[in-house]
Amino acid sequence: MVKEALRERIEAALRALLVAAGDEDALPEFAIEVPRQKEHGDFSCNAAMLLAKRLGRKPREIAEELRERLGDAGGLVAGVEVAGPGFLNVRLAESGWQDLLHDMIAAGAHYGRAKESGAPRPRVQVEFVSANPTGPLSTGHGRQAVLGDCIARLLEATGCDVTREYYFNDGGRQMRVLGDSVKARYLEQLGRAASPTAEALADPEQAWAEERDGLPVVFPKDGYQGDYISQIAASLVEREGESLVDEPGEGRFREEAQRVIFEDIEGTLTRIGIHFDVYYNERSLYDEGKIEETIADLRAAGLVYDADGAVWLKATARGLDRDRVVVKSTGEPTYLLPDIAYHREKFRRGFDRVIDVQGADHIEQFPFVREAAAVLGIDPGRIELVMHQFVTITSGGERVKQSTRRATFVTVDELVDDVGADVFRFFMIERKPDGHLDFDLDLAKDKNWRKNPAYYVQYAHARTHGIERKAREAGVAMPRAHGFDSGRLVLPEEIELVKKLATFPEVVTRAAESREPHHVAYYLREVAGLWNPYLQDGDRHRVLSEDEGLSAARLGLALAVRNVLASGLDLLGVGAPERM
RNA sequence: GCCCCGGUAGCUCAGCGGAUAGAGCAGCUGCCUUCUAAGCAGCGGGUCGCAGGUUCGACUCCUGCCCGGGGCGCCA
Repeated sequence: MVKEALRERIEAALRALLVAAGDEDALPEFAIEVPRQKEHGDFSCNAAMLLAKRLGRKPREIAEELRERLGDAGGLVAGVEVAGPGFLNVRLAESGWQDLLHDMIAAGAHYGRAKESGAPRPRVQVEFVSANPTGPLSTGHGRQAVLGDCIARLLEATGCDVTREYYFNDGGRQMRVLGDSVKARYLEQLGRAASPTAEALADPEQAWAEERDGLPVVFPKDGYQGDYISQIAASLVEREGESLVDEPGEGRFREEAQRVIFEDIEGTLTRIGIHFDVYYNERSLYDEGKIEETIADLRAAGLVYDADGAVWLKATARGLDRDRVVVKSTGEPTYLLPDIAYHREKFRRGFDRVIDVQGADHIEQFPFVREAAAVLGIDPGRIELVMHQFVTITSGGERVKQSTRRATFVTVDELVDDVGADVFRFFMIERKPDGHLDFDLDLAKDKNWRKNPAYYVQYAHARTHGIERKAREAGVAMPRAHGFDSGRLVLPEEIELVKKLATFPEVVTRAAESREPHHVAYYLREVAGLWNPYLQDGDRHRVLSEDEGLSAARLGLALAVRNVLASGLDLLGVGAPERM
């Protein structure tokens, strides 16, 4: 808000300068930023340097003229300096910062978020998790779940109408193997089959048609080995006895496994505060003829051809490095074809923009979907990919080994059992999506608020309530938004806090536009990093003192800090407790 | 071999083409005993993987190379 006002003033000065020079071209895209060094003022502007070549003048000379034309910018500015190669360093009047505090408190939970404008909000779909129901959610899914949900929250905060969607496939080979795995355990538990040896399980290439102790081994190649499979089998033994011995794996066994596992996944998601608006089943695309339609349209557009008994997507015609099979020679589509049909349906359903959140192992697929969609008449610029890298877990300075095949991976549920949903979410969102995430289990388990960054931020928030409780005990009321004299906040650490709070709207905008929620987490650490020491150093500035006016001003500051911390934590889906 | 992502302090990581590259933890020094649980102040610590290029200006953009992770199926 301050920055925008300043930008308008500088633009006006710039325009005047250009007109005086007889230059009618557009204004340069100059930047206004908060300098790293405090001596460089509150904001610095690089406009003069950008114009040096165009006007054939020295940048410092242009900056000097800009400075004169800017004046005091209607009382907003306390001082402007020309510095370095031609920067315009602007120092704002202290009262400007103090006034801002009242506005922040008055805006309440809306501070930093898009205003209700009445204009139609863009409809955005965020698709994430989308794990097929073959097992519990792993840490990689967990990261994706938190990332997708935070992006959705940020988009909502910046004025979008968001749909959270989970795409899954309960048919296909994967699910047959799942059913067969459950049946194998079922037969084992009934004493009708032998359990495969550990060596055999470790090597999916090994033959399964072996026998042990006179019993056949029926465990499928690449079968699912987790304990949860045995548990599902055990419940079937208990409820159905031996009646399912002749049932095929892909019948009741698959159905039961899918039901139980999906319930488990939804339960896990609920635990970490994630709710989907739509669960979209790939199978419905078949049932509604969308697959047929898509292949026909691709064919009509000349983007598919037949070879080797299969149908290929002519991706090389769209600049990709190879073609891909969309219908196997068996007549069964590959994963790619329904994915294309699915994306087309997304836009038919009215979304203006579609965001796919996917793990790094999945991204190879994306260009094919995008190009096929483009051929089907969809603007590829409206399909967006947010890719994230994997998660490793560190404990005792060592990496915890994970293997999907042997089902020794750490599940989201186990982590949440250990550290709680809030810490889990905070740690999962702290890193930028396209970097590896090292989940430090020891630090996450540490209850010390000074060490654990999630608690550090939450505690900074709780402390504002602690102060309020203290104030109430002393019979002091919390001030209203404009009911205190912010001019009493003159200490450098107080002004610094206000300045930091003032940048919250920019942080939200940037995090939303870049689809990088970690900016919010970092920002919250910075706010807490100012607020916690401020309170700790109570000798120099107690919030509650004999001086009523000063107490009110500092309580106002506490309210603004609370506002921003609560709002930021909400954007991350992390709780903001009133006491800890 | 090709494609994607990383490489920044001892460790984990921020860094929106700008000025003297930052935070937390760890280490060192001094002070202090809390509006909630060892805090506060300070110090040391860097060839921003390497080499070119673009630019008034590059950790940031481009090209090549090195290292690490992932992906390159008629799997999903």
